[in-house]
Amino acid sequence: MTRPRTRIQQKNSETILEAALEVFSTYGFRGATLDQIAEVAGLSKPNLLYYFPSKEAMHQALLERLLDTWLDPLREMDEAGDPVAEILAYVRRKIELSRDYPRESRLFANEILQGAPRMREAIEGDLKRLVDEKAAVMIRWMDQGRIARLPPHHLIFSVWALTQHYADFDMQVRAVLGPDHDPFSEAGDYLEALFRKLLAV
Amino acid sequence: MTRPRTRIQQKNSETILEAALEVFSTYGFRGATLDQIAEVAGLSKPNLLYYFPSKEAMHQALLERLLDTWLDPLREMDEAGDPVAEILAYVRRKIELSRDYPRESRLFANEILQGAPRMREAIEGDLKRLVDEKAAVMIRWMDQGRIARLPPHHLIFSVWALTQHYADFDMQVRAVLGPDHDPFSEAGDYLEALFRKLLAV
DNA sequence: GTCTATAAGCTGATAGAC
DNA sequence: GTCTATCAGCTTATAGAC
Repeated sequence: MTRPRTRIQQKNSETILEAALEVFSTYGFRGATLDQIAEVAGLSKPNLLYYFPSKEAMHQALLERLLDTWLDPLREMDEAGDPVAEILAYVRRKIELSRDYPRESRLFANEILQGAPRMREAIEGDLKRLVDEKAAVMIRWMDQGRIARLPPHHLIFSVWALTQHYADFDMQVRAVLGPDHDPFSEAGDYLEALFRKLLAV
Repeated sequence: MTRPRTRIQQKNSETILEAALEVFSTYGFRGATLDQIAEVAGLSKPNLLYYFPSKEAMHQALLERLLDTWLDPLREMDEAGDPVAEILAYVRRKIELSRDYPRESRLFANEILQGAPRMREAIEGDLKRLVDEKAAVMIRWMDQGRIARLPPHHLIFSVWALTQHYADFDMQVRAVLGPDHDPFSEAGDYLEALFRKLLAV
């Protein structure tokens, strides 16, 4: 149900996607069951299938809205701005995504871990195009001597790895840090220091 | 079957664990099926269950051997050595693990993503203890002014995040880089440069 | 729109022949 | 040790009453 018409349809579709996100992000597509999603949503299983034609369709709906959310922070990186400030702002937005949308991060991680069977096109298309474009921006910044010369694709991978780690491995991070820690706030400070040093010419 | 006695038992147990690793690392515990494992192993499903009492037992056997492999590189970090060299050697060993044992990395990632239901004790026990111990070593290095002052736990998280990313998100890394790239070799050089800059006093 | 009932196929595990 | 046959329970999806 891509475009629900009534308010009740809108609301139920949202409830279902919210529950589906919870379950798919934890167990992956294959490991998730409609029973679990129905229980989390507080709806009957046939009712789920009244709003979405299949389990696949629920997952697909989640993935479709995911990619844009996921790439927006990188899209906002502006060649006209100050290079270090732009990259640090990108890192900050990504850490905020990890903090505020950890389930989306884990849904994405699950999909890539499995070899992206339902996202391959988007990865090889939109995502690659955007990364190549922003890598070119970074190369120009390096040519102008405004940030250190580094392989731009790997620089972008670092931002992804370091920020998404705090969402995807949240359980481990909290277990290792122990209580009385705010992982995301500490990560924000630490990653700002890391990228400042890394980018300094 | 923790201790197989005959050669044929030994060999079949290994074949099964090898196949189980392949399937569990891709689909997670819940998403993997004995049918898949049996097909990859080239054995019948009842034969799998002759060697291991249950699906759980296969997964457990994989996790048990995993943690040691996973922590060994950090264990080898020696307080008596040169701090920067020791940390760079740690990063190098971790990148080699990602290159040579990507399925083990993904098995671990799957387990943590799901909240570590079958590994919680090891994470909160052995793993946390080792990390705390090595964090203390790093603090002493920092106190001696031999590396930059940074939050040691987050420094270790960075090593994990940056190195494991190349195994866990391999599909995405290769899609973005395109052909004619050796992700692990490039990552080795890049991460050495990154940590040199980060640790410089 | 939502429910109960149920179909059809899959999944983990066992029985028993060889 | 390995196989075929099979069970009980689960899982996705549909039918049809309300």
